[in-house]
Amino acid sequence: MDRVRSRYAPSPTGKMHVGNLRTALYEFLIAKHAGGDFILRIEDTDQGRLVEGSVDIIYRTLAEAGIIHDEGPDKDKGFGPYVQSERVKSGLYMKYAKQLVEQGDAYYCFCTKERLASLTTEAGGETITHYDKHCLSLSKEEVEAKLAAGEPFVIRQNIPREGTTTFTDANYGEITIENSELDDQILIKSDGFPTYNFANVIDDHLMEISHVVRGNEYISSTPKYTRLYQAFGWKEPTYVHLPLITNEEHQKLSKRSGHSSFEDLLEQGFVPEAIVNFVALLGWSSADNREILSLKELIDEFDYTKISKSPAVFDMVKLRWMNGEYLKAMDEEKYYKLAEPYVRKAVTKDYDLKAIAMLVKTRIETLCDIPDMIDFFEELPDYDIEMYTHKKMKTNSENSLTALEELLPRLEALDKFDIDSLSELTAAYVAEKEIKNGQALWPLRTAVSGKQTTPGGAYEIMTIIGKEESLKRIKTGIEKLKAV
RNA sequence: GGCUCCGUGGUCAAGAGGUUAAGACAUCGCCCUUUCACGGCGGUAACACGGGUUCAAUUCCCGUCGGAGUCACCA
Repeated sequence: MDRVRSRYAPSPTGKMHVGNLRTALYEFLIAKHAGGDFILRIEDTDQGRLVEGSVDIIYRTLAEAGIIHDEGPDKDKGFGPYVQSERVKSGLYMKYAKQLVEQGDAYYCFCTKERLASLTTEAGGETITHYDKHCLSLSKEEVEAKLAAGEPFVIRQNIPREGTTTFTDANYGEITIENSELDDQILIKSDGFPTYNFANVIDDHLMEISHVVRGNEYISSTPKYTRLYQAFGWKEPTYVHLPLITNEEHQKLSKRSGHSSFEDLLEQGFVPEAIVNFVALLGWSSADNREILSLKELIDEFDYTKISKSPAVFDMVKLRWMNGEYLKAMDEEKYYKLAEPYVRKAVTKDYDLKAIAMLVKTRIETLCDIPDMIDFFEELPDYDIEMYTHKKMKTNSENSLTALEELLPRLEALDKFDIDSLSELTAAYVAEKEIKNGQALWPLRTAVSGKQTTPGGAYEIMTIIGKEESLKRIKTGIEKLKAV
């Protein structure tokens, strides 16, 4: 059996889309599961669409996601260069294209944009161009003459009008398409660069790629690949087409979806591990149905023959849940490192920020949830005294006022302001007055937080804001309650 | 529109010719609890439709319908 070699071949045209991230992940998992190689190849054949900095984004995203390549532009293992614009320089693609021309599997085309434009038809609101093989009839001499005259040209694949082409996909099985559906696609563009489709075939062969994983949207162009492989007499790789990832409206994820790229997701407070885990489960599930899986576990369990065929909706709600699971399970140090900047967004005072962060650890789903949850530490909000009334706690304005007033001097007298002391103090008070815990604690928490709900209870909040601030807030509460 | 693919709860997703059709998210309820969360327990909720094949079809075949993708000197 040949060595498993998979490749991720992105175009550096911007941020890394989650669909591409999943493709890269699956490529990586297939290779690593089989102990093979995962290759990164940059497909920058469309010079017009290049976006500055995209290659860095690709490197960074892959690194953050833990999808480590064995070979790539920065790690040449003898199959380089791994950047197509660099490969173009050697004339490699042109050489293969000419071979096809020699064989009659491709031909020069000198048609102008204008002529091409006259070939379009309308269908379902789309403009469709189907080339009419006009230049195929050019004689060898005519071609030579035009070439010699320096006329701009492209090289097109010559696909017969008759017959069918069949390829096999590991996921979808055998797929047959009428050749008449296939356009004589351009192999070499007028700028001398190969098209993605052509460069792909050449490079996958040269780099000995065994598994080609890509989105479902490539299925219709795959027969063109097959014909190319057949023309060259090369063995086709195993194709693994993936079901589409869609938005809630069941349409292909677009840039506008808000969750289209890995970077967007990080900005929204998601952690890489959760994103990777979630994306892995879009179109695949483990044999034992576990859902929280580390990258290592994914490598062990991934089986590409069990990939789903139907599209998957990118469910933000479930991603949020999963992210929360990762946050909860994360060790304190790592968590705090991530959470600290978000805590600082809401709290500038000299409080124990780590304690605050730990308070929200089990309560947040994304890091962005943090600031809103802890803003009351910074400043006591102007709250309504209605909040002192709580049916279940059996509290109201009157008994809350009493509790606060009676608790205040006791708290003032307390020198150690920690959770144990506070809890002891309250327990003693509650026992003495024969009231419910809540009748002391609800007013207290309300007074020190000014919020209906808070992460942590009265003790935690009080120890964090300290004695002085606690007493101040309690006094404010008393005043508020007296004011009516 | 042609072609291709897809069709199990709202979402992800097991399953498979005979099952009480898993599980997770979401949702609802209960418990725990100083609030909220966490956690625990339980509930509601699905095989698109119509024909076949078969003793038996959600599962296999065909058709219908629905959805999506694709039809570039973009990938």
